[in-house]
Amino acid sequence: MKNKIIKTNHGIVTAPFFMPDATRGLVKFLSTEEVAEAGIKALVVNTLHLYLEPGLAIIKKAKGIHKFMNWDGPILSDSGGYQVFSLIHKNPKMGKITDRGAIFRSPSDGSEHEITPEKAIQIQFDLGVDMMVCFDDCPPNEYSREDIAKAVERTIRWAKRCKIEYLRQLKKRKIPDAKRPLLFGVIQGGAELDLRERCTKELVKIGFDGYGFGARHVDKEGKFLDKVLKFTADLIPDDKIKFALGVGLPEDIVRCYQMGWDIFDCVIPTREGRHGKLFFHKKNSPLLRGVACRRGMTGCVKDFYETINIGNSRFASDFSPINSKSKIPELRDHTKAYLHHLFKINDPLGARIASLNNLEFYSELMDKIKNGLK
RNA sequence: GGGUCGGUGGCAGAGCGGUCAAAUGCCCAUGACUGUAAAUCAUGUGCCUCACGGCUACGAAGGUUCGAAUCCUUCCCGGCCCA
Repeated sequence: MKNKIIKTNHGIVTAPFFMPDATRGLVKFLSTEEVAEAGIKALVVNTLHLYLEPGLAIIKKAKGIHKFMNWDGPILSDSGGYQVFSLIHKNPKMGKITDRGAIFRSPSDGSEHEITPEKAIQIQFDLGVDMMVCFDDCPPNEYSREDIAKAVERTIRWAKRCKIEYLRQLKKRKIPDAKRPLLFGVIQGGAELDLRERCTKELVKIGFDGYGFGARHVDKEGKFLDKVLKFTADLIPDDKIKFALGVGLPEDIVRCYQMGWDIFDCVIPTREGRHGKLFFHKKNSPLLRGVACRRGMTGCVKDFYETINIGNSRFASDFSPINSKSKIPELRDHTKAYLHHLFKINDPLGARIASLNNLEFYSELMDKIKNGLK
């Protein structure tokens, strides 16, 4: 399996790579310098969140999202499809989805907004990102087959509109081909293979730089949808970027990589870090030794990493370094007992250090699988 | 010295005759988190028992009552007010 090279307006990155979610223009609790220090190459921001706050006027004045958040590497913007729909599915009062687009209320002030496929693309151009994502209809996998099928058709229609708007914006903004941002379609279809197939084929007809796996990749019980992920990855042309949106746990990333998925984003390292869970490579990790697990990583997932909850009382007087092997001085020089203390008194420094640790773990994980699982 | 209000679980603080092992919040313990409106959320938290159930508890000691954290008496401790 060849590792793809992705050229963007803000640098070249080699897949596979992991992008932390900087949804609102930041990786929570971290500065962009710290994110880079953890080995992160690219970030994901969210169209919708940035559109609401601080709003496009500010971002335009700042001359784009890169300058605004002081991140010079590649940035991918998620379209906001997932957010609008999870908002509405959680609470139907929060909005309405029609063929035209989605009308929703801002959770922060209740104000009403509409986002259409065209508008989502316009916003992403205004943000000035390197990779953008089509606005999609993203129902939960538990919905009926009929509902999922409807969402697939709508996602396809919307993808066409996104592509048209994308081409229109390129022309209007006089962006040369070499400078154009990449555009990704999103494949829906829940756990129904034939729907995934239909969606993929239709999106490929429209033509995108990459294709994302939409909706969740695990079922209600958190069980990984192996078949669906593999099936879908195989349908996407190999010269296109395969984006596993929202993936995931370390073992899920490894599995997806083996299936052919190239790029990943997830809240896990940062959110769980904020909640006190730290990820570490295991001493005899097959990944650290550069050895691939022949049966697929699923068979030896438990062998390659471990987590701790730093809030557990057993760390109150554990004076070992947080991570003696880290490249980040703070993680080598601070003890677990100190980090435990920071969490106990709920100081943001704890969330920061834990996020840093987990991002470094994810970066190293990506390097290991890049080198070890070819 | 006189008056007055109060003393409840690790802390704060409800309860003011039975449905009270005692609200609620915090602390504490454990868990969850997968295209982030989650620095969040869930569960547990007197003791014994797998459980049914039992035991000990609302400052202390007595008392009233079928029954008291809740009423009465005395004592101890604290706040405030008056001398």
